Amino acid sequence: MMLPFTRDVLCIIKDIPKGKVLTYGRIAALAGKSNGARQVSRLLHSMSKKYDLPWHRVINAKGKISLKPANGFELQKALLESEGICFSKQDTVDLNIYLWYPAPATT
DNA sequence: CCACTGACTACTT
DNA sequence: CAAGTAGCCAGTG
Repeated sequence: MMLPFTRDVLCIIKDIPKGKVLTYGRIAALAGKSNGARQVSRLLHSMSKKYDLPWHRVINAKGKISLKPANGFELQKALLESEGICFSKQDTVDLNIYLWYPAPATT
């Protein structure tokens, strides 16, 4: 099995509610890695195709899609729009609105 | 196990 | 604002 970090990342991604997005850095931080954004990207690549991860809900820190237009860019954008997320003219989403904040531990 | 690869991020120029 | 540099670390072959 993979490291706890990896499983946490996968779990977090799968926990992202519809209509919300999460940045690589945010996910990594939630998984315990303040700078594990790159690992998140790797996990999305490696795991999303093996697991059913809503990879389209993961974007970069600037609220933009990291994929190239020749890649899954349009697909991801379409998926996000279908969830109610609107893009700016710069193809950016308003993280102040769509950035998801994980459910706090109701202790 | 080693080396390479990356859907990143923050800082600097 | 745009492009370049350094740090970071796990999956894959």
